[in-house]
Amino acid sequence: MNIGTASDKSGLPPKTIRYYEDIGLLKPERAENGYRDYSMSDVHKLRFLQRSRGLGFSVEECRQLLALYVDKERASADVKSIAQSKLLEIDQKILELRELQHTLQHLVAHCHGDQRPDCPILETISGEK
Amino acid sequence: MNIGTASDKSGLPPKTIRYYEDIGLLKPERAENGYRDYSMSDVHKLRFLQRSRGLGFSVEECRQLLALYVDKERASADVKSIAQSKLLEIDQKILELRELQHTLQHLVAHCHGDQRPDCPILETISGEK
DNA sequence: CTTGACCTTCCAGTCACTGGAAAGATTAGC
DNA sequence: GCTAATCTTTCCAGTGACTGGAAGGTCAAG
Repeated sequence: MNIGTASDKSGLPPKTIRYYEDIGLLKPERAENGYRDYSMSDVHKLRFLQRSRGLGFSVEECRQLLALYVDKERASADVKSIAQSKLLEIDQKILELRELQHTLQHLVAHCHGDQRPDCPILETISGEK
Repeated sequence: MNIGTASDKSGLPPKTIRYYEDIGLLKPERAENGYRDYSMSDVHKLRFLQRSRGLGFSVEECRQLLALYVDKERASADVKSIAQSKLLEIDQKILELRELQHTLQHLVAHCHGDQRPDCPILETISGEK
């Protein structure tokens, strides 16, 4: 099947699919006219990439996960450790964002937001207070 | 003062300071030997940038905030609206990350993580289940 | 036979830096 | 005064994960 169909079935834009090929994530056949020709197996891989990227894994992590996915002899421990470290990163990111949220909420609450030139937000960022 | 000193005082690496100059965020004087020469006012701006970047504002948002910071006639309403929209983005990002966290927690909890080849995480990502 | 949709490659741009090379300036120690 | 180390300069290239666009080839419909 052509790249447009593979795009529809996988949920990834054609540009992204070609990019994934560029960086060596999959290598579809070529038809006689030079068009890429995707098998169902390719589409499964593309869907796999689409979902794992959506779960926040980096492309390099997806490459590892895909290798494990393809490897029928893999140990599930390998996959679990990748997922666990990603989970730690997500926990950390949430904590950082919550701090940011608190700081900004505080700043916004104390800014009267009118036409006067003084502004507690800028004063805090600049270190005046 | 030289860029190294400005770097120490602002907490920004010299590379970043030059980059900020490239994109027009500030223009320090030049000494006779061609070295950049930072005033205290420049250092204040650099600290301002360091803090506002740390608060999650994009460089373009920082450019706006810096302009408002320098403009003594600004309305604090302008600053407040930038901060509020950033706050909305942060709220949204936290929600998305929490969903991710839940999904991954669920997957990790159901993966036995041993040497057997089957793995609920991969099965879910691939859409097998 | 022409139109339009699809496909190809290649080049460039995004964002916010970061690394490194090559060369000139300054400073510290001897 | 010499040398070595440190600092500074510019410029070019790379990161991650695409995305946009140009120029051209292919294909199916009417």
